[in-house]
Parts: sequence; C-alpha cells; structure tokens
Amino acid sequence: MEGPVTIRDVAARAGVALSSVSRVLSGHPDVSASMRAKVEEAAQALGYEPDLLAQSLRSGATRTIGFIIRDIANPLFAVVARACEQELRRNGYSLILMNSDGSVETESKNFALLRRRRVDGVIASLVAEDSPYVKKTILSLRAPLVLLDRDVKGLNASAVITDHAIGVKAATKHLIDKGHRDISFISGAANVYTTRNRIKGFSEAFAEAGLPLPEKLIALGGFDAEYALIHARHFLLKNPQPTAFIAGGIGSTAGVVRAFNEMNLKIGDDIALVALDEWPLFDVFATEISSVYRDPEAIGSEAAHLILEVLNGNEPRESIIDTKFTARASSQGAR
Amino acid sequence: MEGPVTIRDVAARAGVALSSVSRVLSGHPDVSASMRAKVEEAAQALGYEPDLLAQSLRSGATRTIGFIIRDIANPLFAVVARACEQELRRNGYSLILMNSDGSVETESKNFALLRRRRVDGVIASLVAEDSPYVKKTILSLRAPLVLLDRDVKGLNASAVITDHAIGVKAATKHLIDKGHRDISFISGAANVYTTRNRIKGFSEAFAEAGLPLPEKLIALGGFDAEYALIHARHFLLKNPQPTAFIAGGIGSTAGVVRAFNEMNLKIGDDIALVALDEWPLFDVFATEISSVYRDPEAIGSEAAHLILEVLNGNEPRESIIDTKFTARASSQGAR
DNA sequence: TTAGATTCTGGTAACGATTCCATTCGGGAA
DNA sequence: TTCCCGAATGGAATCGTTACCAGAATCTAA
Repeated sequence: MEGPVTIRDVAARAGVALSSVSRVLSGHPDVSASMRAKVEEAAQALGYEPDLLAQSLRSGATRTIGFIIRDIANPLFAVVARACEQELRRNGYSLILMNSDGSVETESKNFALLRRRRVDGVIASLVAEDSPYVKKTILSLRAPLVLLDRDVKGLNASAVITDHAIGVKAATKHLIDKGHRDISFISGAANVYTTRNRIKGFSEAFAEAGLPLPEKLIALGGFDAEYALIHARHFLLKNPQPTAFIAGGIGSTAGVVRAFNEMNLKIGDDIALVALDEWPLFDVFATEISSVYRDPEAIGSEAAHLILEVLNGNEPRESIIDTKFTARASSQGAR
Repeated sequence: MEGPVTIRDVAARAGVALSSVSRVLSGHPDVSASMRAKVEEAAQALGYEPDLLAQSLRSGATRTIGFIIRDIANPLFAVVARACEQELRRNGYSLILMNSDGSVETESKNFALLRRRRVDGVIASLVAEDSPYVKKTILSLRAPLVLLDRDVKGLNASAVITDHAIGVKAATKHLIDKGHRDISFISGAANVYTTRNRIKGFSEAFAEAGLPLPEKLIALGGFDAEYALIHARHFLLKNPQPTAFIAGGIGSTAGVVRAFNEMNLKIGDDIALVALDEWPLFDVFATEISSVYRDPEAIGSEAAHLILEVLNGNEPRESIIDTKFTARASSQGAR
C-alpha cells in the first residue's frame, strides 16, 4: 500500500460511500450503529488519519497561529513563545514561528506569507509602530491579531500590554532617593510603546521629585547590545558623567555592562545599575542586580487566550501585565 | 468585494480560462505576450495572491518544516531555532514550533500532528532515544527527519551531532591536572547521545590519567535545574566531598550553582566548576566560569541545510559540530 | 493549396475532505 | 392498504489550485 491512506480507502474497505465515512468520523448523529462499527473498524485497520490540509481548504480554518517577533533568541521572548505555544497546543492550534530580524521589510514579508498560509490569527511584536507598511499590511490580514506591547491606532486588534511605567518609576525614584541625579537611560526607539511607556515612568519620577529630566543622558535607538555599548561608552566619557544607568531590556543590559567592564567600573560601587527584564540564571549570576521584572509566562499565555477569545467570536481587548521593581546591591548610593 | 480573491476572479476579470491564469502565474512557457499582459493586469488590479493551502493540497508539498524540541526557553535551543528559521525562510519554508515539555507522550503527539499537517520535514531534539513510541512514530512520518544530537539506529535520518567528548575530555583533563580527583558530573539521562558522549569524554580523561572514574559522583537523570540542585546538594554532603563539578547544560549549571550558594561555597575558591554550554550574558556576568562551548548558530543553520539537502533529493547524512573548552578562574586548583 | 507541425487556449479531472440534496427503506397512523 | 414522515445512506458539488488533454489557430514546408 503506497502513500497515506485517505477517506476513499476507508470507504472502499468498509464498502460504503465517502460521505458515510465522513459522517461517522466527524460524529454526525444520523449514523446507524452497524455503519459506525464498519467504518471504525476499517479506519482502525488502515490506520487512517484525516488530512488537515484538505480539511482546512474545505473548512477555511487552518488551526494555525502565526507568531512574529524580532528575535526568538531574546530569552524573554523565548519564554513568551513557549507559554503561548503550550496554551495554543492544548486548544488544538499550532504555532508558526517567524523572526523579523529587526527589519520592517522582513516583518512585512512575514505577515504576507502568513496571510497566504491562511493562518487563523497572528500574535506579533512589531519592530516599529510607525513604519509605512505596518498598517496596510496588518489590515489586509483578514485574521485576528494580538499585539505584544505595541500600540497602533485604528486596528481593532487585541493586545498584551506591559505596565512598564510603574516599575520604571519606582526604580527611578529609588535611584533619586539614593542621591543619583545624572541617571542615564538607554533603550530601544520611541516608535514602540515599550520605550515610550518606560520613559513615561522615568519622567514622572523626576517630575515628582521636582528635578529636571537628564535629557542628555537618554539614548533611545535600539534594543541591541551594540547600541547600548556605544552610547554607554559615550555617556561615561561626558560631563556630567552619569552615576547610574537604567538599561532597557536584556540586550541593553549586556551592552551597558560591557561598557562598565571596559572602564573597570564595579557595579554597585563605582556605578549604579537597574536592569529592565531579567534573564536565565539571573538568580544565580546576577543576584546583586536591581531589576524591573515582568512575567513572560503570563504574557505568552495571555496572548494565546486573547487570540482564542476572538476566534470564539468575542471582541478584541487589551490585557495589562504589571511590573515589579526590586532593589538590590547594584543600585546603592552615588559615590 | 468579499473574501480573498481567487484565481477564478482573476480569470473572470481578464476574460480568460482558469488554466490560462494558472499558466501565466506559474511561469509556464506556452503563453502569449498578450495573454500574459491581460492576466498580470487583472491579478495586479485585484491584488491576487495564490492560496498556499490549495497549492499544497494539489502539489503535495506544504513548504513547512516541523521543529520539535524539549523547551524553546532553553537559550541554546532558542538560538538554534532562530538560525534554523532564518535559513529555512530564505528558502521559502516556514517553521512550525512545538515544545515536548520533556514528555515522550507530548513528543509523540507532536509528531503525529505534524504528520497530519503534511509537513515536508521535521527537525527534532528527542526527549529520549529509547522510548517505545519513538521509532514507530518516526518511521510513520513519511518525511525527512533531522535529529539534533541524537543517535537512533535504523532510521535513515540526517543528524547534527555535537562532539561533546573532545571538549569534556579537555575539561576533565584540566581539572585532573589541577589536582582534582573527586569530580562530580551532573547531566541528563544516558538515553540520549548528548549524555553518553559527554560521559565518554569524562571517562577517557580519567582512563588516560590512570585514575579510577568517580562513579559515585555521577548523576545522570535530568537536564533541568531541579534535578541538578538536588543531586549537587546530596553530593556536597557526602564523603568524599567533590572538589569540582561539571554541569551538563544550562539548566544543570543553574541547579549546581544554586546548591553552591545555599552552602556558601565560592566558585573558584571553595569549589571548581565547568559549565557545558554558555548562556546569554555569559560574557558579562559569568566571566570567571570555565566552559565547554558549542556554536548554536551553526547547529541551527546546519540542521536547515541538512533537511533542504534531503528535500532536494540527496541522501541523509550526519554533520559534526565541535566543542571548545576554555579554562577560566572557576576551575583552578583544589583546596 | 494542402499536409503537418507548432503555439496557444479552454475544459476538465484531480488533490482529500465536508455538506447539502435526493433517494431508499422502514415503521406508524389513518 | 395506503400514505407520510423520519432515519439512514449514496451521489455530487465545493474549497482553490495545477496538470493533462484536446482542439483551435497560426505557421512552415512541400
């Protein structure tokens, strides 16, 4: 017997019509007991399993969700993806993973390919909210969308939004209380909600303390380590020299700490640091680092829930994830 | 205009037959210039894009590759997945990601679902090589398979194999040279190649030094942090107490270091450590940790190449990735 | 002019499943 | 006995695409 067995083979073996086989296997009520027995025996004997491709073409649903992110190797996103995949799998959906590699063109191509694959929905962390493609690309999706930490107007999409401001504000206030004034803030560009919301928390803390925002020490341009390294180096040679850094994400933290190492600055003694987001082995190899934490598991499973809700006919909505600042040795008083 | 536009709509607008549209769009040579112009104008005007689902059903190829791993949140695998997805994407394939969650049942279900989805191939890091399901499950795939660091006989599959032995042997020899004898080795179970090959390197180093293998200090049962924590604790209370640890993977390292922290053992001073595999921010927050490194980018892109090779009609083959031991402060002399 | 070869095009049958529609066969009621 | 209704079944259309086959139109050569 060559090739996979089809419903046709089952029908032939059971000596019944195609439609009867389909009825039995999809649990249609109008089926006699003897018919059910015959078909089930034949299906069992031949090891029949329905072809999802054919079912999808017929039904219009692929039970497939696209997952587009900048970089799955970012440990935070890897956990998000895991939680999301697990939850979708429990509900019979599969996840198609695509990296945007930080490029709006690649991202746009990914959306187009998912559209052609007729995915039932897409979960995405956009590279930028203001790219010329983004809105047109997304509107032509014809499938529900869940944005991760992004705010694009006029989309009718769901979103999992992190309340960074609250954690960053607490972190900034803590640094100010410890006597820091020249606090450097390095993060991605302001064309994503993540950055804007973090800066909001940062600004509010300064405003409430009645202090001017150290605008010259803010660098918003990339979440990658390279960007943070270059700008941290630069700031550390400037006057006034920052006494504390807030690093926006895992990549930024890597870059900032590399700059410290280059200049032999000891974290917590020579320079203060607050990391936004934690990373694997944080609890064993970075126990002294103050951080603003968010739960990536919650983000992933919430994203899955939101897309399933819309697939079940509900209206899109937003879900908020909170953040928590924890002070540790890295953010003690200024020298 | 409702719903996505089909080839039928294009044909109607251009005033030609379905088959002609198909010929034009798939680049068939027997097409007149005027026909080509008419069809292309109509396709353009309607914004037609072919339905991959229908194409797949017809052609039998989905241009889809399954990727099954224990846990995408393992940072090593996240990088493997990224490199693999990038390479597959460049070749027009999409990647369906599935976590096995360390369960052979889940793994088996994942294989079955990918089979029903008619994926063109599967790349997998198996939970165990000796599970009763594994061989039957895989043989019924009817699609090429690339194993990641696994060795299952009689499969006719490709594989990306890491030469752990060479790195582990160098690491062990180094520890022995520094005077360590009671070296503990904690890693996953021996029913995966990874572990067996590591133990091979470990054993060879002892054999060549003419020393007995410290069998009582070897724990092979799980790659997770919890397993390593429990066994490291246990060994540290035993007599002889190990003076050095080799931790098999990122999870194991996390567990072992947690045990050190519990007992206030300072790495490099009170206890020696070699980590197998590195993790994000290793270079900034674990600069003193000796390690055996393998390049996860290479593993991922090599896996993609191997599956593409077989899809292009070549025979399955193995590809070897090497490892490199680097001594750092964590593996200095025994007290 | 005609035969034969070349383009080119349209119609139709698949791919594997589901669903509607029509038909048959009972059984129950008048 | 006749009529009708419901349960059970088979046949055919459909999802969107490609590929084969046959026929029409054009062209080349005798």
